[in-house]
Amino acid sequence: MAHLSIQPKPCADPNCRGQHAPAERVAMAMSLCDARGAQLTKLRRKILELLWESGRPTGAYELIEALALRDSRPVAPPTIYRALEFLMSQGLVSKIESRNAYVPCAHPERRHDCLFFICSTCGASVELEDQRLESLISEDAALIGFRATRRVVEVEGICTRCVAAGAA
Amino acid sequence: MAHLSIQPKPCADPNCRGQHAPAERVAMAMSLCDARGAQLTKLRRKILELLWESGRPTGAYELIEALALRDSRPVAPPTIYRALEFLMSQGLVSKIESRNAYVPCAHPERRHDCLFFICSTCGASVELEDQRLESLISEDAALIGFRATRRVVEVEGICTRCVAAGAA
DNA sequence: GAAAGTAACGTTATAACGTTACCTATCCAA
DNA sequence: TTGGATAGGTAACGTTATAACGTTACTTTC
Repeated sequence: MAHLSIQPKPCADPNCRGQHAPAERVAMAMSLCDARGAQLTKLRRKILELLWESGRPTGAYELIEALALRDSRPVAPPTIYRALEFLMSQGLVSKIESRNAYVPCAHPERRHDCLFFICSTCGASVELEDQRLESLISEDAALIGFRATRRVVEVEGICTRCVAAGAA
Repeated sequence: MAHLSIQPKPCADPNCRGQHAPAERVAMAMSLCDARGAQLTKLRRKILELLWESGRPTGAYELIEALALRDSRPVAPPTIYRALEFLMSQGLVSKIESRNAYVPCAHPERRHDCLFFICSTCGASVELEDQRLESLISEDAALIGFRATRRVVEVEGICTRCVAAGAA
């Protein structure tokens, strides 16, 4: 993860046209955790910040490398996985199952399942929320008497930028 | 995978109320591959059969063990992964990303993306096809100019049987 | 019918991802 | 002051997947 950029990015929320720098994201997460009585510690903050800086689904071991570079302090796998587990429990991070990688979530304040689009070419991911999709899945679940607890929806393909760049 | 049962199972296709034994599934796969000029070799057949016998998403290394038991001939990981890749390319098998495991597909003759329901309690999975879901995802993809190539939809939860058994 | 090509499979090693078990530090409440 | 709760450190290990290279068997071509 040597190419981490610290640029603001367009907000993934279609209802929010603003830009948010990673630091701002982390600040929002901080106040959210405060309100919940959850401890967003220094380590957890750093990991969340790295994820926002990365701009694409990032593996646990990549995070280990990135932390080592930033802090010159080695962090072992269990530490990372524990922090990721905490961040996921707070809705601050989601796992991209098809990549064994992790992405920060734009809207941890709402409890919801997301739809992810992952570009095969540049690796970037986009998060979307679609209530209709969740309804449809619930409907299908009901059809077979299934009690759903978690929905994983990941779409692989080519993003606009890469299509435009002729990578198609 | 010691508990492999060789019982016929209800067809996953909602339009097909029949039962199909693993051997029958393999026979159907054979004729399909014949028609396509694809080679469903002995090894590939055995792996497909084991998957149909398993009744739940099965890991690559579980398949290695199962083959060793059946054949007393050790098979190395790359061999299994190559076979799985072939089976997936023919639509005969799908990977369950959230489990790092593989399931046989009921309808390889149609090119489609499936919706999987996986029971956290018993591990069984159910395959469903829902054209509306695919349309909705395509619609969302179009919204962001994304060219989709693969859709992963996996729902975790508790299946009817386990709910009934009070595992809820 | 030898030479070259090809598809499938074998073998060894290793990369990449994740967990178990146990220990240490800190902090706050009883 | 102690003791329970929470977070993080460390070593070892388990699981999943692939790279790199070799072999077999069958086919095509001349």
